[in-house]
Amino acid sequence: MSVLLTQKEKNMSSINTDYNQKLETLIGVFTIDKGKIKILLMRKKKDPYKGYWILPGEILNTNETLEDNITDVVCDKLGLPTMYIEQCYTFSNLNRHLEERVVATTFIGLIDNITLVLKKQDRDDVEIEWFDINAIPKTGYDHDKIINKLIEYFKKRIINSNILKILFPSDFTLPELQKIYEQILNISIDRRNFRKKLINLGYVVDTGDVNEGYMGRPAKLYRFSDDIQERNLF
Amino acid sequence: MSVLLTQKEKNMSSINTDYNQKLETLIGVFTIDKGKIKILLMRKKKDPYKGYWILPGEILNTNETLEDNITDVVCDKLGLPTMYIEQCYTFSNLNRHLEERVVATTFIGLIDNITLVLKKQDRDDVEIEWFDINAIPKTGYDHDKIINKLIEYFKKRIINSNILKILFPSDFTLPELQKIYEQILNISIDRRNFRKKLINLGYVVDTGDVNEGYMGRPAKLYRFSDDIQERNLF
DNA sequence: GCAAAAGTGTTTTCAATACACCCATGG
DNA sequence: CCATGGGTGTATTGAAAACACTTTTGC
Repeated sequence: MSVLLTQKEKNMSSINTDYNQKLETLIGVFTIDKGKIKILLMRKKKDPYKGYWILPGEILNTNETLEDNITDVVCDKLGLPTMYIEQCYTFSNLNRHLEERVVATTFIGLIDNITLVLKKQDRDDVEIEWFDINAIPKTGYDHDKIINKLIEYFKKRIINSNILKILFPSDFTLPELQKIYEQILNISIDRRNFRKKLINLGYVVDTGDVNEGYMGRPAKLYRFSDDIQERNLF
Repeated sequence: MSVLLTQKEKNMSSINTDYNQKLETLIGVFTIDKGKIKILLMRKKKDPYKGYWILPGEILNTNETLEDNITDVVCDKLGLPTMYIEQCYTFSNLNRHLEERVVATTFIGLIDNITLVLKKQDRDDVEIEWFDINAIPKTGYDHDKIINKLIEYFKKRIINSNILKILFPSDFTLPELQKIYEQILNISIDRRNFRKKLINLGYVVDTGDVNEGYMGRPAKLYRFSDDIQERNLF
């Protein structure tokens, strides 16, 4: 505990009308692109931390929920379509911002690459970029710490069959999916056993199409079955 | 989205100096007592919601983190020793409180029954009571909804071997542990298979003592092994 | 024809499941 | 002695793990 006030003193200070602290939202939007896990960051245009990269987000207004706020951020600031969002963790360290006390509630958002390519719009007012989660650039505020926590949270969640289905809505190859598992769990999986698991247990079905135009033998394309139970597959 | 302001209007309103919203903490302290899962609630002494039961918590001061704050609540308001705490979810519905906007960050706390009995102190300034999670009394504010979410969160977490070890530090019987699983997962488990799993996989060890004084054959007492890997056991 | 990447089948191991009888205590 | 609740062993099933060669394409 960093505070040495008694309970009575604290009660008094909480009656203080100068209640100078704000709430902000921050979102880590994740996607998977060519077997790489990527997160969307935004470049700060003004001081403090001008030129540094930060998580998109916004100060919370008194007339909206955190979820409404972050949905607006996704739409207005990032120009992205509605996506799957989960609340993650609320950070309240005292020195997060320089001037004032700001508490941050964080989210992860998931968007599949196909939807992304279709809906992506270039905006000249904000500079946003996808970064491989293993190559995060120089970040402002405490966003480095927060990004790491969001990545950890994302890694835990992606093992879940329902989350995978969001990120791979259709027409993916099994080697592609396998590479994601191998990255996240930091293991290597036998190709035959991996296929057996996903196909025999009924999680994925063959679409009949193949993935041509790459080197080597074309891979079959799969999609997740319509009705799969939510489960951690590894 | 419940807000129809444009981005520009929202930016303006967030510059407004009358930033009238507060943050509070709320904690659901859980324990297991004679095979029943219980949560600690506090009776409200003043209006609004006088006489109703609520989760312990406190308005966040500007000079403390959420975690410091909730640690103080546990110590000062509840008179309980330091316990394992996890942050859970932040609730930001607009109508949570009647007079002003208050956002709540919630926590779960875990305390084992042995520690609890040793350290429990009767306080006359607050009325606190343990309730079976299947018999929650009439609650104030939106705490009913929050309590349900905390119970769900707790149920998901308790399946984890490390969490169980916190709640059962030593000298528990296997039938006792089994009953918890059966309640939470709402299934019935074969006694022999349950024992086999926990003993053969090395999660628990026989202490050599037995649990005398109850009806029927005395049950052997077990404790979790010193070095168990974190895993969902069911 | 060769390099690159994907597809395939069998055996072994180990945990999960199903199932019925005996044992220790209190009253 | 009987009611209550706890302890024990075996056989079956099914998924996980280990393992090497063949197939399809681009160049």
